[in-house]
Amino acid sequence: MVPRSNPSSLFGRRDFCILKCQEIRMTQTQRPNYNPTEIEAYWQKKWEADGLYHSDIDHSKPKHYALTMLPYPSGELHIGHWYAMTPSDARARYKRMCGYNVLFPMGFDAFGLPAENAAIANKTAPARWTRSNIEYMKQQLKQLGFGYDWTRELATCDPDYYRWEQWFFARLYEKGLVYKKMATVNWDPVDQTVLANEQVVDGRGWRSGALVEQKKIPQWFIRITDYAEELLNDLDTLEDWPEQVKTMQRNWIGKSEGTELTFPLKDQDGGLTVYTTRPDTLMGVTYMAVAAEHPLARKAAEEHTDVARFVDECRNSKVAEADIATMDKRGIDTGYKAIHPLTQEEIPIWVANFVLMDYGTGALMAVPAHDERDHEFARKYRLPIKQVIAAADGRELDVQEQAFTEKGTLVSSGRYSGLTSDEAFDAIAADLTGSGIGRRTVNYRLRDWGVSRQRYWGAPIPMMTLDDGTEMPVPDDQLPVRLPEDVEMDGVRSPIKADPEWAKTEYNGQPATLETDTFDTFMESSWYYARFCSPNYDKGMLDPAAANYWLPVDQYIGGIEHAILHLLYARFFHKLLRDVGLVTSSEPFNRLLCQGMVLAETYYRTDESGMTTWIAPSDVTVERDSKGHVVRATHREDGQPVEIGGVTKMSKSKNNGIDPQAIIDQYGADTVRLFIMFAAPPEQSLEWSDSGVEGANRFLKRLWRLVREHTAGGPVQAIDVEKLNEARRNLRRKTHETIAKVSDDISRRLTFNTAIAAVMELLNEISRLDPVDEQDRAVVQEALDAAVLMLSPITPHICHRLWQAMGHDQPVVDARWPVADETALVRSEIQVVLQVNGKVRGKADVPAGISREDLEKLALEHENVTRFTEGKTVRKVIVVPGKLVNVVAN
RNA sequence: GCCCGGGUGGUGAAAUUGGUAGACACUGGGGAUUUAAAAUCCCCUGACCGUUAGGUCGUGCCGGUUCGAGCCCGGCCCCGGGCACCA
Repeated sequence: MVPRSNPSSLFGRRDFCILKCQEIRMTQTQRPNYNPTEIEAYWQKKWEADGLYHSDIDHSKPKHYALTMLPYPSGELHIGHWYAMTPSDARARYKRMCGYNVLFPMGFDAFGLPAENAAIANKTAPARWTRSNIEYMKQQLKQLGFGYDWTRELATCDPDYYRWEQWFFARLYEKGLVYKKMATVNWDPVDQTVLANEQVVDGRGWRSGALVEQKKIPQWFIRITDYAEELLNDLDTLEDWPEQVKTMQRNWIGKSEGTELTFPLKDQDGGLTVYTTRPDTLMGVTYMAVAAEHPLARKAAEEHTDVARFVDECRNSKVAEADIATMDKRGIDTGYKAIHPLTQEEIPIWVANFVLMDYGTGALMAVPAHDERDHEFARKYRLPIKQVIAAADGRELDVQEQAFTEKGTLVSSGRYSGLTSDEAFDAIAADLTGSGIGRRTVNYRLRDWGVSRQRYWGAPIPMMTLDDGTEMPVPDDQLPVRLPEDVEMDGVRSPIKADPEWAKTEYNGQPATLETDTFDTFMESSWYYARFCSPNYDKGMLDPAAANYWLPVDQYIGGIEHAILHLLYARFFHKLLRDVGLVTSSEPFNRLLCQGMVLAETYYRTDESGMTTWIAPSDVTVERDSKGHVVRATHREDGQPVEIGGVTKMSKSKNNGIDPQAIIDQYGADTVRLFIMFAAPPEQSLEWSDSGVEGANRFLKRLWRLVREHTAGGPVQAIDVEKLNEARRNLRRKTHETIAKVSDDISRRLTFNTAIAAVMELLNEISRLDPVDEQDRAVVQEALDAAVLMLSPITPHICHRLWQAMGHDQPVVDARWPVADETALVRSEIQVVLQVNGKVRGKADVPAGISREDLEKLALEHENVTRFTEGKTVRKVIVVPGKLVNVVAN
């Protein structure tokens, strides 16, 4: 989860300097300047000591469960983590101010491949590396002032956590939802080990450099396809999920309705079964294609050496779907023939590298005239292309040149000619069913979830094999199956596979062998949100009372890269939890926000040998011309020019990462939080900008000063609405307009950037009013109170301090969120836009309640309008009440 | 390749339901304050034409719908995410 940076070293850390509270309190009162370092350290310590963010079940309040996708402990916190966590924290604080009982937990997605790699590189154990990273990252998270309930912290590598995952897997096994089958992996023939896709670079193992092969090994699967229909249908209930994510999931599940039919084979028993979504094109079949692993391909390989060679070559292709889809389409004729079920024609059967064994039946009927892929293959191997669908609009088609993939009207299709594609679908499907060679089927693109990994750093799969060959789950009283943590990694074999003793166990006195594969780490991240409700519960996987009080999660925030896999697996797991009786809801996440990535400018130099060196943005000086265009960039050390490489995702390899610690030290957490939230809405990618950070800091200093100047004048009176002059009324209106806008932005739209902009506007208005009497100060007090409250979810430390300075006792996070006063919003005049032929020609201030007729009359007589309508005839006048008038004239 | 997004000034962005394109900031320029600097405050800052008033153009490209399009429709180009063993 949150896979943003590479595993990084443990070095270069600073120790924390905890200041004594009393000393800070003194300096704060004596020195009114904004000093974020002191304020933040003081309040963070106090919040922790007071247990301010601890939450428990409280039926007297509505609950709100806020959650950020849990981070992978890669070494240190980076801006990607801040970017995900800051809006989460702001929302949690906002909800608390609105009177909710808020749960906001944090933990670590601790199993995974990077820990193994780091362990090898640093000659340590994955567990040590991981736990040390967690400790460091936790300190950094605390420094940013996130209001996590740390009493609920969990790490997925803790036996107390994965123990229940193992227990749950056994329940799924009992329910028949777990099975074992052969499945393909990347095999490194030199290291004799399974490689992750990431470990295959240009078709070769990343350490050995050997050509990777496909290999089939037995693996455990969970029947997610049993839930395909529900996973698809329930997307419709997720009203507060981004449409984009739901669409991606729908496409991933990929429900299609089609026909399965069997072509008899010439001179052979049995038949070739295919699945097609386009039975209407059946008369256009000119060849068949099977996957290299298909039994028919294997059989042909035994008989023909060239087929055998081709099938063998296919084993060298990568397993990833993207690689299969983009590689050259190649194939070979098996020499076998199928018989067309309707025409009795002989059809050649080919082996093709683009046919997926895992989808449908591993074989397809090719209709090159009406399918792009089949067309490309047919052209390459000069196979016939036969048109059987004509365009519905009757236009001429040349299917020899290009496939026509739309639906249309059947031609050259015997008795089906003249039918539309949809009619033919039904007719052909019915005929195939009638003659017993086919049937209508529903097919899903979704495949069952293979959870076996041949790696060490994961939760052991709790299965064992008895001496008589019986496979069974490890009994509950022997759980957890513990992963040994004090191990040495050799980079090739998992320590639990290398140690012959580890797997030895027994069952009722009978010797047994433990499974040495571990779970896919998506298993742990599929239910952590539920465990957070009762993280220390030791009588079961979940405490039902806690789970059903807090679940589902009300607001879930994380990267868009998790739109399909993690979110689909977690939805699946939740339904499994429900069906085992542990939760009552059907979906885990009510509302979802998916975020963009963090980007930064890159700079580089290329030396004579062509080696590119990436230079950190902090080491580069950028010169601009008077228009702000970048003229050149130079290295700070030698003053020589560097190349500008464009804006890309922050990464170690491009050396454009930002060190969070240095920025917090310089400006404080509030400034960083404000910058992150102001730079862009959270769905968009975030572009780092040093000057933007300075701007955020400037704004906070300005807020600090305005409050200090105001409070220096002592206590204020209550506002007397009757006595307000126009300037005061205007500021009050601005205050309440801002409250309405910010509330909507934070609660409904999640656009913190526009919320902050609105508060900035309010502050600009406050600065413009020069308070001369007590009523002025009363209106300013109201405006500043509102500004501090509204900014407090985003910049909690400074606002906490200023809220006290404004004369309030309770922590700002327990203050009530302001509510807009409708009476303050009333306007007597509004501005309308006057257009002629859609172009803005003038503006007019009119009474707020002006009638449509009066507005039209006013527009037609307005000097700026008549200037452009003179000599023309007015054809039409469009009036949008309260907004604009458009006069159409020619 | 397939699925899903995105493209608006020098820069980050705003425009919420088809109705004033560029709010709010950053950068840059000018000014005030200061012995000086920092900090702070004020003014200008899409392009072009124009002394002003004002005008013309402008939201990746081409076309369409509409009184009116950044927003809707069709066709492209470019960038990003995912593609099942990175998390």
